[in-house]
This record gives sequence, structure tokens and C-alpha cells, in this order.
Amino acid sequence: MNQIDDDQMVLISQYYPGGIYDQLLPEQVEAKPRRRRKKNKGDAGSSEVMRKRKLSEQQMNQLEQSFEDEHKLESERKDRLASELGLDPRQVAVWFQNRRARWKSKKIEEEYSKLKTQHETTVVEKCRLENEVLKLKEQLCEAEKDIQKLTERFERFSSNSPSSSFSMEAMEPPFLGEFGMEGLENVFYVPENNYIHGLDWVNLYG
DNA sequence: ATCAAACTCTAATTACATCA
DNA sequence: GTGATGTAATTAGAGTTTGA
Repeated sequence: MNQIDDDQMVLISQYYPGGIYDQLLPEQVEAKPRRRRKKNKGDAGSSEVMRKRKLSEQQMNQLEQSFEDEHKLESERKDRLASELGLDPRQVAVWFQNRRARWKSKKIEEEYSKLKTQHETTVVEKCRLENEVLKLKEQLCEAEKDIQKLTERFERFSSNSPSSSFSMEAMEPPFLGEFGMEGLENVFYVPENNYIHGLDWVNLYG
């Protein structure tokens, strides 16, 4: 299945003449043993092989430019680039493979940073909303206490004057102000021109 | 339709160069 | 000298195309 092996054998044998790959029997090749490169200590720093390893600035620039144009590398472009740069087409292919890997890795890092920032913003917002909920609960609790006081007061008032009528107009503003109800207009919303008589208003939020 | 060869790719890894 | 880092090259495995 791995048909590139033969090509790679040729390529490898170019880099490592007389090395382990020349000694492999056909059966060993077919068995696809995990091959390990020999360390290239003997040649380090002196041979043509080493000079080939590092691409020149001009080669790099052209490869980068080509990569910017298109991340995929078709056969034609690979061969053209290789001949323009004096490289083996295989080297060009390898360069693009590695470049794509670096690009992907960078994109993943960028995406991670973005998500991290979003997460931090969301946590702050969650905290703010939780505080708001707490404040609103406190307000609600206070309002319920006030309603309770008003109900009790109203009941005492009714029992003392069974025949008298009762209206909000008669109580405001001194009546509500007396119980610290300022600023609760939005909590106890009463539509305009909607007069509530008798006990109905007391049960509205019960 | 099937199969193998020849190619591509990615992901992981290794080997080497360079620099602090 | 050494560890960290960047990158060229290798490897395995999977997918696609092509021709017999």
C-alpha cells in the first residue's frame, strides 16, 4: 500500500550511500520494517549533503510567496518551483507539508487565544449578572416585606372603619413614602388610567 | 467492478543546525 | 558543553486517481 517507499528508498540511498537501505532484502522491504535513519555524524558540516539542508533566503522567500498564493501544491507547480529554485521536487513537497503543519499549528494557537478571551469575557459577564440577580432578590424581599406591612395596616384600617372606602389616590404620596417605597415605580408597575379599588391591588403580586 | 500501482495528504517523529 | 528551538526529512497510515 505504501508505494512511496521505493521512491524514498532511492532518495534515502542518495543521502546515505552504502547505508542500511542498500542492505535490505526485498522481503524486508515488503514487510515494511520501521526504518530509522542513521545519524549523519561523519558528514556533519563538511559535505554537499549538509549544504543542501538549509534553504537559502531566496529559496525560502520564493517558497513563502508561493505558499501565500496557494497552500496546496499541484504537481506542475511543484516541478516548476523545484527547477526554479534548484531543488529536488521532493524537497519542495516536503517544505509545503511542513509549512502547512506550521500554519495549522499557528491557526490553532490563534483560535485558542480567541476562545480564551471570549471565555474570560463571559465569566466576567456571568459574575455581573449573578450580582444583579442578588440585588434584585434583595429588592424583591424588601418589597414583599413592605407589602406585608401595608396589608396588615390596611386590615387594621378596614376593621376600624368597615364602611369607609379606600383608594391609592388617598394614600399617595405620603402613604407609600411612609414605607420607603420611593423608587419602586418600575417594580410595582400600574398602568396609567387603571384605577384599582378595594383589595384587588393587594393580591396583584401575591 | 475490481485491484494494484502510483500518487497525495496528515500526524508524529527524528535528526540536525543554531543560538542563548 | 548543553538545553531549547526551528526546521528539513522520514515514517506510517489513509485517501484518491488511474490504468489494466
